[in-house]
Amino acid sequence: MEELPNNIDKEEAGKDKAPLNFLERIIEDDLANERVPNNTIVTRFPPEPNGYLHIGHIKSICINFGLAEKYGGRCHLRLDDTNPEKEDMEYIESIKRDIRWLGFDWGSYEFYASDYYQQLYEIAVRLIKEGKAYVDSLSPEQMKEYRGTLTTPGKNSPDRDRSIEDNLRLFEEMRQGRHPEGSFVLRAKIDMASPNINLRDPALYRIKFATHPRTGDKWCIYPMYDFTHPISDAIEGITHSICTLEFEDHRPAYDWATSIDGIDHTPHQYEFARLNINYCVMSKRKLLNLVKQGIVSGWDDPRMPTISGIRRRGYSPESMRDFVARVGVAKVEGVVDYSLMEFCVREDLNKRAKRLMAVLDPLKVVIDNYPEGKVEYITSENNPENPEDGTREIPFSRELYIEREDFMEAPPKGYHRLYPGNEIRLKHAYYITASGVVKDEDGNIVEVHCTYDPLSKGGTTPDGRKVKGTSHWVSASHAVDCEVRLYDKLFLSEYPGGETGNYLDDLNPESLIVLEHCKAEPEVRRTSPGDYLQFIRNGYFCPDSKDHSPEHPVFNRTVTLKDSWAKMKQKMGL
RNA sequence: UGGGAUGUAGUGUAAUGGUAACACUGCAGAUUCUGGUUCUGCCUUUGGGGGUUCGAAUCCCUCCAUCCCAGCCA
Repeated sequence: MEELPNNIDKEEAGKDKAPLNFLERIIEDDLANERVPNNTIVTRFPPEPNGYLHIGHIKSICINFGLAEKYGGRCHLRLDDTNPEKEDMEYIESIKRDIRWLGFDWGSYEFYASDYYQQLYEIAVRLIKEGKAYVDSLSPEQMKEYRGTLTTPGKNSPDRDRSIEDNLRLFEEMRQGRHPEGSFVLRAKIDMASPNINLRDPALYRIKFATHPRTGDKWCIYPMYDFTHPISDAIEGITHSICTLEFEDHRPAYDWATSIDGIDHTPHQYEFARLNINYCVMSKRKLLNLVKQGIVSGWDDPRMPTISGIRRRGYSPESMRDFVARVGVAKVEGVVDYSLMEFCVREDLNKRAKRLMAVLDPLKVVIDNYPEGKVEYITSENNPENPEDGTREIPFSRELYIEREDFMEAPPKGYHRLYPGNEIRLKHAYYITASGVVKDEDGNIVEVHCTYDPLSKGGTTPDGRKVKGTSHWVSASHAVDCEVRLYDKLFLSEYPGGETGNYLDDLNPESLIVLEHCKAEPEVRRTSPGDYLQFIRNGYFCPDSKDHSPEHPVFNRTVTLKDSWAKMKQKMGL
């Protein structure tokens, strides 16, 4: 490496260097001190295929793939499939789809813990031969007793001193399926008195007569995490094995396994704080429960914090990567504000979402001085933030729909939308002034009558007069009926279940409001799933990936726009 | 009462012995053909107590608080 010519360059170099997180520091230090084989860092993302990936996993994915990318190494996808009772092919497929959606590629480095079953088995046999593992016949209940407690040491199992020959024979019989589930277990011989419970002779293998999604019925003994994970890392040449904080206590077990004789690569484990977000539940158990109980429509329900859920909700992968980047990486267990995530989507969608006009709660407007039967086409920008996105034509006519919220007969102070005698602008079209209302027998407003100023075409007037309000609108005869699903937080409480202990007590009954017969401009027929849209003044929306069609458009609200008027109303107690 | 970790604005993350900062939130204002965007400003921070030092978020001692661990789950 060439020396920097002068101090100025050194300063320049340091200037735009973002501060490193603790993992980056470790890696840079390891690289600088030549502690990394081939100078190539190797990380891995090791999900268990027992559920769908959620927002928490995004952090882990970004850390592992991101680090590999940043330091020119590689990241393996390894499905940690050692418990056939809980795992399923459906989950494997969804995991791969979700990682790709985020924009990461593991190339040919796709592995399965089950790829290593044979090697793991041979290592176990070797351990037995070296007197470092034994077959235990203690029942699960007995094992628990013998393990001791957090504050008292455990005691040795009577089987701990079984002869190597007997251990070998029994383990072989376990493998052959000659013993029922629960009858025996292979245990490491470490230290029953260790203050770290994970070191009190952890189980290495258990008997399970379950069909494995990948290995079928080939095995009836399955290796445990503390044995499988470190050895899988070693086999794959992982250099930095990054996991969440709750595995800190397992690091000694990890180090024990990676120092077994004959394992010549030594990966190291580092732990970071998992991502928590308020108003969300993130455990797979709770998410599975929401699905099973039918509280949500499935793992990809747009209210779910799963990757497939937020994808269907209309979040972009870029915004989610930005989100976890902003959250940062550290060892402090905290809770990130939901609002940060919303900020990130809004920021991204503001730049890319196509603007359309859709009236969610239609109120008929009749422009009395506009010729009957006349149709004009109004040119509208597709995205004011990005003129390159071009324009489109929107039909305008005498009868329109505006948002019911945009008209009031007796407006409060500060309301500058349509009310009798007030002039507002119809976005991109004309200025209108309300002249009267038509009500039904119950007193509900069914129609607002207006006059328009023909000179205001395009949204400005020659005299340059200003209006305070601008409403979006849809021509009644051209309007496309659509279904709009307004999604909100699934939970009302910042910490679901924090009060009662049951997170289901805090469900938001209004987390989904379905609106039928919303009125949208004809352009909506040309949208399709994957599009990012903004319904002007209403929020960001996306065509639903399952139910949308040009004939029956269905849109999901991704996130609302920031709404300072709503805040003001709240303050005024309206 | 065992072991492992962590404490910096409301939230998250920087500052690694030299003037505590950035982002989000909140509040106030300006701009605006979206009450959006954009822009400006404001608010509030080193868990407590000792010590070392000219100087401590940073080093030492001590106390406190919070989280994780007793699956044949991962």
